[in-house]
Order: sequence, then structure tokens, then C-alpha cells
Amino acid sequence: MIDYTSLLNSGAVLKKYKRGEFLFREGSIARYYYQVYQGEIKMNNYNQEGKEYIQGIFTKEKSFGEPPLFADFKYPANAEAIIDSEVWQLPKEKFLKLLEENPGIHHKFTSTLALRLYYKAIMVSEISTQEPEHRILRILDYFKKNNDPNMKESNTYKVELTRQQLADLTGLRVETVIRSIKKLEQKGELFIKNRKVYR
Amino acid sequence: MIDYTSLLNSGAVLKKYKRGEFLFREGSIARYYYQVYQGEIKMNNYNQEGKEYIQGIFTKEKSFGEPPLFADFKYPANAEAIIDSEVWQLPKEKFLKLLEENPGIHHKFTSTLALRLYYKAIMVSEISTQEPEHRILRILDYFKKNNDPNMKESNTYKVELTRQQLADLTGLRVETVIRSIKKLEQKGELFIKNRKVYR
DNA sequence: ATGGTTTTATGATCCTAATCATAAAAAAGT
DNA sequence: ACTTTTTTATGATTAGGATCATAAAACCAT
Repeated sequence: MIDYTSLLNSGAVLKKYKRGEFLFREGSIARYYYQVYQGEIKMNNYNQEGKEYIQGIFTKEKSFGEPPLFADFKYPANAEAIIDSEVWQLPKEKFLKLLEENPGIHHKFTSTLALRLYYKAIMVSEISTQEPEHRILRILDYFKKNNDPNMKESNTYKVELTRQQLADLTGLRVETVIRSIKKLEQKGELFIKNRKVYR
Repeated sequence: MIDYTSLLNSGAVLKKYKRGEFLFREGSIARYYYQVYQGEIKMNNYNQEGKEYIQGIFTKEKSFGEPPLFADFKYPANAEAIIDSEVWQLPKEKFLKLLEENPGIHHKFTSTLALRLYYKAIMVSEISTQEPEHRILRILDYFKKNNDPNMKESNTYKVELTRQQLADLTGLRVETVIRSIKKLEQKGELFIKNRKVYR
């Protein structure tokens, strides 16, 4: 999102996180801008019984957790490293100053927020009105489109998500995801090759 | 959101919509900035069977449907008048020009998007992991906080939403909402006075 | 290679919210 | 005032996904 030169000039530092480590917790105050240098970070919620909901997964170059920097509220979710990762960390004030001095970057973040809102609007509507198979297809198509922007729709995309992650992204349970995926394969909506899903 | 003087100077016009009329449809291209002058507008989705999901309800002074103006995508939902309404309409280009010339306004919109993202993050997590009563309380608290920003938490708030609207906001069915509200009343989480909910 | 963990898999059972049916009360329209 | 529509209400039944239980396959660390 922000190029390395600007990051370094603004005073960003690289932080390492081990798999399973939390960068911040739901309900805490936002103090930094974060951008993945390498690895994989997820933002998620756990309910009382420990059921997880994954708000989003962020890979190389992606930023996350900016919304609370723009308005006055606490983090609505945790940030947790899926695998060992390195993440740029820039203090809030320096981030906002950077935006102020670079309208272009500011505009880019507005677009990013808008796009994320679009994704959330789709997911919440899906989850509340659609059945499992439909939801899963939506998530798959989202990842297909998002993780590789110049991927054509006709190309087959290898899904790098586990069944459990798909469940946590769609509000379903693993077993339901496994069964739905099988049905979707029968219907020809996707195919499975040594346990990996292709769409 | 944008003051009337700026709106008029930029070339905005007031449009009237009858109850039930659509301002735009899911999947169409965004051409205008919209801001409620008076009345009530909802953004929503319908699934194949006609089940509705309400993305948001917008009243006096609130803007809606801006995200697609900032990034390149189609409307993820419809905009429909809940009651007879009047809405400011400003062409996309003029809106973007206005933002460009007024960094203050631009920043305000970024905050608005951030806040809306916050609300969506909460709702999608609620809907996918929480049970009916929990979800309903969340929506009530959101409306309490949002429709009257200087309302204290200890004040009792009169909910102006129908049971059906609550259902469409939480992904539940009317009957479930009615029953859950009764249970919540027994638990002392809210009270009902001639059919109106107070929280 | 070995042992431990994670992921995928499948059958059986349960439970909760959806669905179906029906109606009364309230609000809105003529 | 009277009809129509909307909203709230309640009981009975159903169904779909969650839950429970168990295990094999794949992956990983040493």
C-alpha cells in the first residue's frame, strides 16, 4: 500500500510476529498503522464459546486495521499472525501526517476503505440470506479476484485456504464446508485435486 | 454531511421519491452522490426467495451509496425509500471535485467510511457467530448510539424500527424477533410499552 | 523413521430458528 | 365509518446445519 521509502522516511519499523501471536486485540486503542511485509495476518473475532469469525486475511503489501485511525473507536477485532510474519508498524500521528502531506496516498486509502466496505456489504448479506454453498462460492470468487488481480475469470484458481478457514470466513462449521464443497464438485462448480480446491 | 450551501454551489438538486420507490439498483453504476434532505432511505438486498437484508437506514442529513464513487465497482445493494423522501443528488464528477478542493470534507468522508466499516465488521461477526437475542441487542444499541449521538447509555431509547425491520437488519425472521424481544423483556434487557420497544 | 499435530472425512443425532398457519390489533387509505 | 394493509402475536411442525464421535490421511518437527 505505502511504498517502503515513504514508510522508512516516516519512521516505520519492521516487527516480527510468530505464528499465533496477536498484534492487537479487539477493544484496544489503535496506535499504529500496519502493513504486511511478509507472511499472513488475519483479523478475527471469537465469541464466548470460542467460535471464530475471520474478518479478513492480509498478505504481502496489504495494510489492515486503519479504520480506527480515521475515526474515534476501538478495534472491532483482533489481529493474529497465521504464519510467522514481518509487519511494518508506523505510529498513528506519523501516518496521519503522511496522508495529510500526500493527497494521493490519502485518496488511495479512501478507495481501499470503500472496497473493503463493498466486500463486507456482500458478505453480511450473503451470510444472512444465503445458504452454505452459495456463501462458499462467493468467498472463493472473492479470493480468486483479490489475491491475483490480473487473474481471468476463466482461469482456474487454486484455493490456499483450509476448510476451517473457509468456515470461519463464512460463519459455517468445518463439517458443513467439507460437505458443501463435495456437493459443489458434483455440480461442477469447482473441482478437488488431492484435497485442494480449484475454482 | 455536506452543508446545503456547498451542495447548491456544486450543482446538487433535490429529488423526490415516493415510499417504496428505488433510487438505484444493486449492480448498477454509481453516477451520483446522495444525501437525505428529509425522509428515510434504506439500502438493501433481496435473495432469490425475496428475503431482504437491510444494509443500513439513512435519515436526515445522512449520505449513502458513496463507496462506489471512490473505487471502481457497481452498487452492492439497492436504495429504496422507506417513506416519501427528498434527497440531494450531486453528479459524481462534481462531488469528487468538491472533495478535491476541500480536504476537510474529504477527511470527513474517510471517517464516515471508517465508521461504517466498523459497524459492518461488528454486524457480520454478530450474524455469523451470535444467537438471535445477542444480535438484536447489538442492533438496538447501535441505533440508540447512532440516531441520537448525545444520548447517554443510561437513557431509555425508543426504538422506531418495526419487528420486520429488525429481522431484516439481523438476518432473522419476524417471528424469531418477536419471540426474542419477549424473552429479552423478561430478562430485563429492554421493555415494551404499547408494542414499542424501549432500550 | 517416528510421534505429534493438523486437516480432511463421514456417519448419527440433536436442536434451534425457519416455516407454516392463523388471527387479532393497529394504522393507513378512501 | 369502513375497507385494506401493515404490524404484532402465538402455536405446531419441519428442516438444515450444528454438534458429537471417530478415524484416516497428510503434514511437520526432530
